[in-house]
Amino acid sequence: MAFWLMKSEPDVYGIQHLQQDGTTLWDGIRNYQARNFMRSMAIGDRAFFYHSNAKPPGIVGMMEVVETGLTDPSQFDPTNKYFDPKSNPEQPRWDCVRLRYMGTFNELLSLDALREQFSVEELPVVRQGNRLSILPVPDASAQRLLELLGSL
DNA sequence: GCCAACGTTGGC
DNA sequence: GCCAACGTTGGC
Repeated sequence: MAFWLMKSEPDVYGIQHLQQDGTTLWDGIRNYQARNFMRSMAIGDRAFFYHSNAKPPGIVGMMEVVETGLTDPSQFDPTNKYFDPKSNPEQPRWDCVRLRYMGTFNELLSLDALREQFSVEELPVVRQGNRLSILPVPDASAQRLLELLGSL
């Protein structure tokens, strides 16, 4: 089982939305590196839910990967913000995974706090200017994060 | 609102 | 294939 960190803006889709929905399709990823990370996800993997563009930004909850290798439907919908005219239904360019809400931590673990605790190698999200919305979390860092965050 | 850190696009 | 221009993400 691997660990990941996935960003979303709370105003657009925050942990509260996921809590209400139960599960969600993580669609709209239009960055090849992030897409490739999604492709390497396996059912049962865990993901830290990170609020980006928030005050403050940081980790707020936990998710579980429940379905992989799904085609992102938004790429074929001309009315969708993430419509990709270059994508072909026979060979879809973008895929996504389905995630299940596991819980919300008692307190947000801010990016500032993460930077105090982790190096860029230990937790790539702390790198300045990191725009990747999906990042791997090494096992050792995931265990330390879970200790810092406490129970769900 | 600004800026850093990219990725993408298009001219050549 | 290079690179300038442009767009986007996301922190501050």
